[in-house]
Amino acid sequence: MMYSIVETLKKNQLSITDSRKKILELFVRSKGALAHADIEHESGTEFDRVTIYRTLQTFVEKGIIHTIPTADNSVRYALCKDACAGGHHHDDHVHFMCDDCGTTYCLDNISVPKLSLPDGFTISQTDVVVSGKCRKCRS
Amino acid sequence: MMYSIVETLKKNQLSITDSRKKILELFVRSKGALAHADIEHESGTEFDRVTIYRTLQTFVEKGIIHTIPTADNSVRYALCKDACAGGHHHDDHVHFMCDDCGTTYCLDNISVPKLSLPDGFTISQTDVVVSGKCRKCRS
DNA sequence: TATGCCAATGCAACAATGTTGCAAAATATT
DNA sequence: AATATTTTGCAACATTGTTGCATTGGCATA
Ligand SMILES: [Mn+2]
Ligand SMILES: [Mn+2]
Ligand SMILES: [Zn+2]
Ligand SMILES: [Zn+2]
Repeated sequence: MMYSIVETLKKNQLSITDSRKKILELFVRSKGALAHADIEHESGTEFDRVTIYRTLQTFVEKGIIHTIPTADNSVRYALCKDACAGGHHHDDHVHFMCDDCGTTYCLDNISVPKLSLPDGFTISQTDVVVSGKCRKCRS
Repeated sequence: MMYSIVETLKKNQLSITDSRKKILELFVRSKGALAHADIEHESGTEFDRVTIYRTLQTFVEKGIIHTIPTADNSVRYALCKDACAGGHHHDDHVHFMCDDCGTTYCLDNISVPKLSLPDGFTISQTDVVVSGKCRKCRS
């Protein structure tokens, strides 16, 4: 199970730049999801805020990371699986956000349930976000 | 099926003010969920932005309205059912947001499915938000 | 109905988050 | 190495949300 930063960038026809390498590396090393602010902190003053915004946007478009809806309406990002290449996302798993520590997990093994909706509604995407206490924070 | 604005405010021990009456009335009349900006538009320059924020916050605390997580991380609010009084929310229904018109619906009849999570995770809340096309927007 | 207390509002100031245009710098292509 | 293309940093701006404080208005009580 290894992840090659440069390979991923090349595979997605992105030029290899410092910011892209460093930011993608952060995601690979990180356990949970990252918010824009996390990245800004971790990388110090190395990159401009705008660059981080644009890099995240590019990664989402390419299917390298996906956004995670959260109960508190903050924006978080996490690595996609291989299946998401080419701008098409297939992250049909449940997300969990800890009420205590705020860590956001991709529960890759828990897939989102199929729902039947009232007549006239067509489904393009289903997001399930669970809140509660994570392993570390239950006391 | 009628909804008394003043009754609701009294029941929740809130003093009857213009902003509270008008904003609650907007929710009662509205089909879908409302964002802060919607309310700001609808009510013109009648109320200060800050008043709207504080009113929404109060309504959420009292269990008069609930927030809706959306895939695009914008904050929306919708009326609660009676069961939510006293600050305890029981809005265990699925939410739907139309990709075209942006209207956000409470699907009160579709309840969120029970999930089993990995060991160590405890669930306090489950949010399901579905995107797609609504009745009006399917072509 | 008038008095007075307390809660709610408006205003100003600020913080956080996100977007855009453009020149300079870095990367890719030849 | 020279050139063409992309990406970056900066500045300026827009939007969203928060806080403190003086003023206003609602409500209870007399
Ligand atoms: Mn995920
Ligand atoms: Mn709802
Ligand atoms: Zn935790
Ligand atoms: Zn629609």
